[in-house]
Amino acid sequence: MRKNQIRINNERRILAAAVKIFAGYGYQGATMRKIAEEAGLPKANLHYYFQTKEQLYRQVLDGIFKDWRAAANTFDEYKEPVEALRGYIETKMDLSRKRPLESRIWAEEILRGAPLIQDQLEQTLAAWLDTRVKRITDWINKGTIQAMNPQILMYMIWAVTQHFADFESQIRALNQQQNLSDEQFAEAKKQVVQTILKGIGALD
Amino acid sequence: MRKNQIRINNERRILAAAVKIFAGYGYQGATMRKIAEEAGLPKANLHYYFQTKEQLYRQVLDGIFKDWRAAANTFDEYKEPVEALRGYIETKMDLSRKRPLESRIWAEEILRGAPLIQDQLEQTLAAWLDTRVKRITDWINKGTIQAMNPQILMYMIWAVTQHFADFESQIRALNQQQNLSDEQFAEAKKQVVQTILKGIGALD
DNA sequence: ATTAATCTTGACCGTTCGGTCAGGTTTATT
DNA sequence: AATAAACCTGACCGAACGGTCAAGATTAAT
Repeated sequence: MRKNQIRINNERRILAAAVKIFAGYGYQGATMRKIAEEAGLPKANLHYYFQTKEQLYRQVLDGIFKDWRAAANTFDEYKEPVEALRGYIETKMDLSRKRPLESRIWAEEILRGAPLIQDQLEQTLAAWLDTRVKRITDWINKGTIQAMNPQILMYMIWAVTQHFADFESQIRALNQQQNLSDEQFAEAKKQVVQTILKGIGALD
Repeated sequence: MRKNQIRINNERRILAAAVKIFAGYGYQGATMRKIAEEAGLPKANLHYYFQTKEQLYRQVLDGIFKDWRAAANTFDEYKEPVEALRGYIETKMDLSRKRPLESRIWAEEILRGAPLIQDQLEQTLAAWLDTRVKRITDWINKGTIQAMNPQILMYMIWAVTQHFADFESQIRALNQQQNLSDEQFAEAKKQVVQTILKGIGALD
């Protein structure tokens, strides 16, 4: 084994367990005991790798934010609104499908007033949003899409795409107690793209 | 004072405090001590009116569900899709604006897997959704709006309208650390209605 | 082979949690 | 005025929390 292979392995195990427990119980409801049990390690061992519960939680949030930024780049891969927005919406939908736990942790953090990620929101996210607002404004000025507030468009996209992760238990309750199948999810993705693109006058 | 005026007053005070604290800290993060302090009553007094924390929480959720059902009726006040959907979306937006705390409590409950409200979701909400799906299907069959999955349309409406309450702290961070003004919120409401109605082919 | 560094863990600690209760006070009933 | 019912509350309880620590086990470096 390489030098810090043990550390690398254990930190990964603990972080994976932490994601599950934080998503399932919230920050306050999650306990170091539950995370330790999920990871299959004694509780004291968690504190060896992560000094405090808050520090562990921060690292979980950092990982989520990193994923979010990767997905956000999709927005810039295409020049025209239809392709750019379709790509971005689809990527966000896929992220909700593949990583619902992370989405729920993020949502709970914001629900509670974003006590630990306010800086990231005000700095990184705000800057990212600003440049995309400018791109959308360009589209509007060129007449490719209709006049609107680009910021509100982004809120709508975030709201809808993340809803499929954050409100999964409600959707399940309304779908004969079954999670959306791959086919149902694909249909939802298509309809979300279609409705938003058409709604801003980029289609038809 | 009438017979149980004291009880009525105190229960109302405690419930109002509970809404604030549950919304601000989540179910687990909220403590009976904080709620008592917010209500200006000794903690033991809370347990006189509500035996347990869970029972108090359940009553809060019941109140929220009652509000939700009242708003839901708007859907049936008009016959045609444009008016019915506009009315419903606007009512939901107004509810998010006027009662964001309640929306956040509801969201957190669903985020955690809806442990206490699954019955309401599977019974009342599912039944409500079913009949509205039928109405939307009628509109589709008449050609008033384009073909789509009505259920997904409802998810989109819920997602967007509730986003303005649930993600208020994120929106604030992206709006120069200011909550949306009345003017900004009115603009958002208008754009949400416009985008969705146009997106399903009910406008233009 | 020896030493140093890293990792592991059961037992323990102070604090805070939801909840209880006995005994006193206030309000309603007669 | 007397009795009953409802309301109030400081002090307390066992349980669970995040976190600590000393002592031992394992791994890496020499």
